[in-house]
Amino acid sequence: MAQDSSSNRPMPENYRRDRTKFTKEQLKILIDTFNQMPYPGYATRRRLALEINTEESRIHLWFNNRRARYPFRKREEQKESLESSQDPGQDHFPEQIPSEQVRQCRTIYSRSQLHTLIKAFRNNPYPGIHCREQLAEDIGVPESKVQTWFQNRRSRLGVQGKKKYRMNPLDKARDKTKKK
DNA sequence: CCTAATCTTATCAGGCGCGGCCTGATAAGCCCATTAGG
Repeated sequence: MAQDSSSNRPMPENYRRDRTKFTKEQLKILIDTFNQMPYPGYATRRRLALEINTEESRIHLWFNNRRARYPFRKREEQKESLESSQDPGQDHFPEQIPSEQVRQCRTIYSRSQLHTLIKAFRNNPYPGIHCREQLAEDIGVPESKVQTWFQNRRSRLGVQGKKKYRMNPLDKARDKTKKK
């Protein structure tokens, strides 16, 4: 409040991805899974995604947010309880099957893919959802990979200026044109 | 208001090639990150 929310709010639509709306049934499955397994590996997330007909990246995000909001019990506590009552063969979570793929395969970007990404990054280190999707299509990888790539890149290049979350996209555009 | 989407930062881990670097993937966020859409 007391913000200039009324003055300039053309607010470029689609800067953010459209908000996902999970159905009751989907939520039930997600919550049930979470209660048994708050840290599902990649294979499990994919299976879940298929089961409730959504994308793996949405599942991944949902679990991240859920863990942040419902800190069930921390890993340390899990570890401690494991050590004190040595439970043979029982890992943290029952369904963390060793043979299952836990991490997503590391993406190996080709030279040309990297070239495209770097060029886009120079142009705008904070691409909106449409831009990321276009990039993803151009280089033939999922959008979530593009997002991860930008996050890592910003972090490692120490992109400054957005300490407090991102700035208004309009300001960003203005900033860009001013600079050159 | 609730919560999905986004962000930064720190850390794990695969690939390359043989010690340690580069970088993609993952998790936390602390008086429990911030922002914003329905």
